[in-house]
Amino acid sequence: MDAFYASVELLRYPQLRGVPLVVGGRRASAPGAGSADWPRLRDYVGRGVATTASYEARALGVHSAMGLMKAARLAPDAVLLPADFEQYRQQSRAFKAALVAIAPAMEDRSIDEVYLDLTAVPETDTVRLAQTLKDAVQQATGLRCSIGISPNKLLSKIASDLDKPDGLTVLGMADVPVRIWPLPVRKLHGVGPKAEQRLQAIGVHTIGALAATPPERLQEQFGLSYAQWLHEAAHGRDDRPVVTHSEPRSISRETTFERDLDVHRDRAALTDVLTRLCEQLAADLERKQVQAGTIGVKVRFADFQVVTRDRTPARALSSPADLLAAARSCLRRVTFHQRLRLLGVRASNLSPGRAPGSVQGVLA
DNA sequence: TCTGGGGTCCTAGGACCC
DNA sequence: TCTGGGGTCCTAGGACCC
Repeated sequence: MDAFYASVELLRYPQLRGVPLVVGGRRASAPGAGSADWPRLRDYVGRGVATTASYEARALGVHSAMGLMKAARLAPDAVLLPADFEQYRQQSRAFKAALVAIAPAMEDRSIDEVYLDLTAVPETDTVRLAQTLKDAVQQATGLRCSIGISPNKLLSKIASDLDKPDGLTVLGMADVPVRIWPLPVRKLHGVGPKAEQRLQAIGVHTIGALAATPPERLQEQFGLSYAQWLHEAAHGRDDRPVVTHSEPRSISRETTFERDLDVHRDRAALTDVLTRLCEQLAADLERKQVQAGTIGVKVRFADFQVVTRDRTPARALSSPADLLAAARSCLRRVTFHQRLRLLGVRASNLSPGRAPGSVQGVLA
């Protein structure tokens, strides 16, 4: 989906069309100077990042994951709306239902992205099929999307990005040298900032240069398995299937404090936060009907260093009180050498939980 | 006035078992 | 005195993605 959260907001507030719009920040934006009808980026105070920027905001240099204070310097007049995930989830369900009605083999990647296996879809005219999919999404939601069609997921992902917004790109393997090789390595889904940096350090900037790099050279840098993947990816090869069903592996809740907290002086506040996180996590587990085999905590210190501690108790947990007790025992193993910026709780090693309202032990 | 929140997957070492 | 090979599970950290 194109600028998904911002586009959903524009459905609600069509009067904001054409105005730079940023979604992000905390729920209560700081009150405006008094004259403005909409909360503006310049009035935002506090920690937070842009979750989505509309194309008008992107033109001013604002991108997702950018700190809002920095974004405010670039686009002070941009409208800033807090994220409304309920709304986005609803539109997400709507566009996915429209797609799956046409192409049933769907892999759900995220709130705004799917892979479709089109192999068995009757329509054989690729462009006509892509247009049908785009029309279905717009019919269902009023939103535009970008589609990439190719022989595999890796290329389709890149293709979907080549013509945004409202894009439609079809690629075959024969197009790889001309369309893919000139692109920066970062366009490969799986090459992030670290790998990009290391590739640049050995003089590899484009996917084409990566394709031309001897695999042994890559292996020196990255180890066998990542080197092999890089080599295959640079040639546009990817044999991963479209996975139509998967179970969640972990569920977590975390929060960044408005100001860094001291373990001793802010003890009460930290206890409140931890309790609330465990309550939220317990509710998430209940909703998903799972129990936590392993529970863990995450702490981010003022200098951004992150530590995690986790524990696998003898039996799976699900109640807020049990989660809290387990989280506390994990936290006892952390050395607090500086102030805390973030605290999080995570459930993993998930197993099917008991049905709501059932009494534990009745069937045992 | 830097830098959210929710995920997945991989690696590596150690405990433990046969 | 020297010291296997194979396996699983747990923990911690890190890269990456949306």
